[in-house]
Amino acid sequence: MLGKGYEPGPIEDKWYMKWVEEGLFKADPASPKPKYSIVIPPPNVTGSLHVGHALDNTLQDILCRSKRMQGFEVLWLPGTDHAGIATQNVVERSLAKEGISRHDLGREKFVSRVWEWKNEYGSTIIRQLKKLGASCDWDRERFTMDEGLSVAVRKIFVDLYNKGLIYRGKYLINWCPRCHTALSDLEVEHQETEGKFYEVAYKFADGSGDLRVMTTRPETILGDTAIAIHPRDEKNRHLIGKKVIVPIVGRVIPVIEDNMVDPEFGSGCVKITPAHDPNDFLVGQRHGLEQIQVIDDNGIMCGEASGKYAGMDRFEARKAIVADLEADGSLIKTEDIRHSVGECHRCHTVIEPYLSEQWFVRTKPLADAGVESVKAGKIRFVPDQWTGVYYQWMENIRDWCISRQLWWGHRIPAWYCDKCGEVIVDTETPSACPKCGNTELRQEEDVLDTWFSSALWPFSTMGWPEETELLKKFYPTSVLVTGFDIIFFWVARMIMFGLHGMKGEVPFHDVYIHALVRDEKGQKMSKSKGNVIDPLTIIDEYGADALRFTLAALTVQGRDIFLSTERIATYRLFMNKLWNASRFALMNLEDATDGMEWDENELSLHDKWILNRISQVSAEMKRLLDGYFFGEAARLMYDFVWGELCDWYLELSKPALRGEEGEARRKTTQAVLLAVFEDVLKLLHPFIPFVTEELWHAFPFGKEIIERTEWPAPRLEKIDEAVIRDMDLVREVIRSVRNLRAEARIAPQQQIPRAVLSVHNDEKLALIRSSEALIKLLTKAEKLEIMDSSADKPQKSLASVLDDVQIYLPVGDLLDVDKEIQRLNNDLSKIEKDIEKGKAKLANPQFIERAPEEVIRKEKETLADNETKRERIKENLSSLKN
RNA sequence: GGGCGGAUAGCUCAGCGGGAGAGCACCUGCCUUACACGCAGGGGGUCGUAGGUUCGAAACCUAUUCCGCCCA
Repeated sequence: MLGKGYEPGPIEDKWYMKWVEEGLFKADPASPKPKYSIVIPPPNVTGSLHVGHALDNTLQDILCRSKRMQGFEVLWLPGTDHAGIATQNVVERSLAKEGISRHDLGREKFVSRVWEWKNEYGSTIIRQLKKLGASCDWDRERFTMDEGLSVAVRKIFVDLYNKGLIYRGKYLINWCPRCHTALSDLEVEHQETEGKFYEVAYKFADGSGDLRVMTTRPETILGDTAIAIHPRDEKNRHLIGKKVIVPIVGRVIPVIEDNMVDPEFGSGCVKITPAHDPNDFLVGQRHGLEQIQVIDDNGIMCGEASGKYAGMDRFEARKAIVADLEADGSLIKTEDIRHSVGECHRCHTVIEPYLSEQWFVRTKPLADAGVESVKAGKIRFVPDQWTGVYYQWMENIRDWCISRQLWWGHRIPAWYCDKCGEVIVDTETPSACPKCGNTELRQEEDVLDTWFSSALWPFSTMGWPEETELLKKFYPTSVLVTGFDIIFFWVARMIMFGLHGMKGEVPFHDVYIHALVRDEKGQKMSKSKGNVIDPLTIIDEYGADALRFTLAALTVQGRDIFLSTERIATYRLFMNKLWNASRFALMNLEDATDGMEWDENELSLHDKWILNRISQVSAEMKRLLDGYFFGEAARLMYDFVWGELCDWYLELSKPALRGEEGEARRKTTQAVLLAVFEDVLKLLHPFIPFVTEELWHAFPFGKEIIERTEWPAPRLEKIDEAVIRDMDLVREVIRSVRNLRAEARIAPQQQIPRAVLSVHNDEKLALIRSSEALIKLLTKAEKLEIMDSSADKPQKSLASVLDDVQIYLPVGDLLDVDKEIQRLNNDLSKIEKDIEKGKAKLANPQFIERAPEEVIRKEKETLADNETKRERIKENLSSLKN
C-alpha cells in the first residue's frame, strides 16, 4: 500500500536506474517501427544545468516518451559541446591558480590539460540531465571534439573550400583584445552606452581654414587616411579634392567623395580610418586608401603612426589625445551621446575592429538554399512567428568569420608551404607540398568557431561521413527543440550545413522554439543578480516531476516563462493529489484484477460521464502534443484530474465502492476506476515519469514499464454528449444546494433534513429522480423531496433558481428574511440585465437576418430561460415577503 | 532606424468572432476514514487607449501609448 504522502526522493533514482537497465532509452536502427528522432542541443561541456536546460530537455523528453508509447522507434541523441572560448577560459583560470599561463605550457600540453579537465568535470551536466529524467540514448553520447566528429569537420571544411565557399583573406574583423581572438558578428553584443562625441577641426593644407569632423573614437585619428563627403552634399561638395592636415599627426590626407556618408549627420564630413572601422574599411577599399594600423591585438597603441602614444592602452590614449587636441585648439566641442558599443559576448570587453588574416564562409549561396527549404515547407518553425525572424537574418546574412585564435578547438586543416606560398587544404595531413615538393609544411594555427562543428551536429553525431545505419534510419531528425536565442548561431547554420553535407536533405522537419525562463519579475536569471533558480536544488526539494510539470504547464507558445519557487510548490501539490487519488483508488481495488470489465447495464451516470470525459481528454492530449501545445496539455491533465476525477468522480463512486449499491455495482465501479487511472497515468507519464511509474506498478495493470505500454486510445468510440450534459445538470444542482447551505451557515459535515426540488421539465425530472442518491450524498441531505410544480413553496426556505429546476432549502427559524430578500434581489437584477441584453439583440432586425440560425435559436432559448427564472425569483421573493 | 512579441481579476497568465476564465493571493466555514500538500463556499475585471470592420469584437483591421526582445 502507498504511503500517506508523496515523497519524490526515494523513487526517482530507483526508476531511472531501472529504465536504463531495461534499455528503455536505446534506439534500434534495425527496428521496423517508424522513426522519431531528436538530437539534443549540446550543452557546453563546462556548463551545469540551469532552468533553461531543464525546460529545453523536459520538452524533448515529453516528446520522446510520448512517441515511444505511440509506437515509434525513438532516438534521442545526447552529447556536449566543446565550447572553445568558455572551456579554454576555465582551464586557463585553473592554470592561473598554479601561477602559469597556457603559453608557459605550450599548445600541445595545454590541449592535453583541457582534455584532462574535460574527462574529469565534463560529465557534470550529463549527470544532471539524468536527474531530470531525460530519456536519452546514453550509449550514443557524443562530444563535438570526438574523433568521428573531427573527421566530419575536416570533411565539410575541405568540401566547402574546394567549392569556393570557404576562403581566407585579410579583412577587418571583430577582435576581442581580452580573449585574443576573432569573433563572428553574432558574438558581438551591442550595448547602449553613455559616451562622448568630439568635434575636431582639420585644417586645410592650403591654409584656407578648416573643416569639422565628429568622432566617438579620437584615438583613431592617428590612423586617418582621408576625409569623406557625400557627392551630393551641396554644402560641402566644393571641399572634395582639397587636402587637410590630420591634427596632432600632421599627415596630409585627401578629401574624397563617398556615398556611405550621411550628409545630414553632423557636419557632413567623416574621418576615414580604414584599419579601425568597418565602414571606413570599405570606403578605403573603394578608394585604394592606405590602411594604417595604430592599435594592436591587445588594444594597445602601436606602430610608427601612433607616435608618442605608442604603448598606451586605447582608452588611455583617447584621454591623452583629447587633452592634446584641446591644447592645440583642434577640439571644438564635446557632447554627451548614447551610442551602441560592441562588446565580446563572453567577457564584455569592448570589441576592437582589427585588420587580420582570417578564414570565412561565403554564406550567401548556403543561406539561399536554407531559405528555400523553409519556403518549400521542408522545415517548419513552431510557433511560426520565428519564420520571419529566420528569413530576415538569412536574407541579410554576411560572410561568417570562422577562424579563432584559440588552442582549444578543431584546428583548421590548412597547411602553408613557406617555400612557394602554396596553401594546402586537405582532410589528411599532407607530407609534402604538391607544387614544389617541400616537406617543411606549417599547419594553420587557428581553430574553428565552435559553432562550425555544432552546425554538423545532426548528422556528424550519427556517423557522417560514413553511411551508417543510424543515419539511414534516423536522419533527418523529427524536430529540433531549442530557445530563440540561438536561431542564428545554431539553427540557421545547421540548416545551411545540413543541406550542403546531406545532399539537400534538411537536418530536421520541425523547429520548436521555446521561451526563455525568467524570474518571477520577468528578469533574466543571472548569478550576479542572485535570482537564479537552480534546478538541482529544486529537484532535491520538490522532485524532478514537480519541476518538469511546472515548466511544461508554464510553456505557452510565444511567451517567456516567469518562474518562481511558489509556482513549483503549487504544482508539487498536484503530485501529491495524484498520489492520494491513486491511494484512494488502490484502497478500493484490493480484489480487482487487470482486464476486468464493466457491465454496461451497471454503469451509472457518473461512470458513463467519466468514461466519456477520459475519452475526450485522450483525444485532446494527442492533438495538443502533436501541435507542441505543452502548456495546454499539462493544464488539461491538471484540470481533469483535480477538477473532475477527484472532485466529482471519486466522491460519487464512494458508495458503490463501499458495496452500498450491491456487488455488481462495486465490480463495475472498480473496472471503471481501473480504466480511468490506467489512462490518466499513461497520459501524464511523459510529463511526470517518476511518480507515474511508481503509481503504475501499484495497480493491477502495472505489470511492465509504463512506457512499454501503448498510448491510450479513447475508451469510447463515440462521445455521448447527452451524458455529459446530464452530469453537468446534476453537478449544477449539487453546487446550488451547497451554496444555499453555505448561505445558511450550515457546517459542512452537518446533515440537513431535506432539500426540496421543483422541476419543470419531464426529462430533467427523470434525470434528477435517478440521480437522487448522488445529490443526497454530495449535499449531505437526508431527504430529497421532489415537489409537485403546482404545490406551494416550502415555508422558511432559501431558494435558488436554475433552468427548469428550483431548489429550496428549508431552514426554519434560521432564516434571515432581510438577507435572503437582498440576495434574491441581487439575482433578480442580474437576470434582468441579461434579459434586456437578449431582448435588444433579438429586436435587431439585422441580427435576425444575418446571424446564423443556431445563434438565434440559442439566444431565444436563453431569453426564455431567463424570463422563466425571473418569474420564479419573483415568486420566491413574494412568498418571502408574506 | 527596421522587425517581432506583450498589455485580460491584487500577482502570474489561459482564452483569440457569438453568454469574461484558471492558479496563486484574499474572505467565510470545515481535520467529513485518499489527500489540511486537503474540502466546501465567496468577493474581485468599462479585457492598455482611440477609431474602424461586423447583426455581434477581449478576440479581426488601423492608429496610438507603455513594456520586453532581436537586428542595423
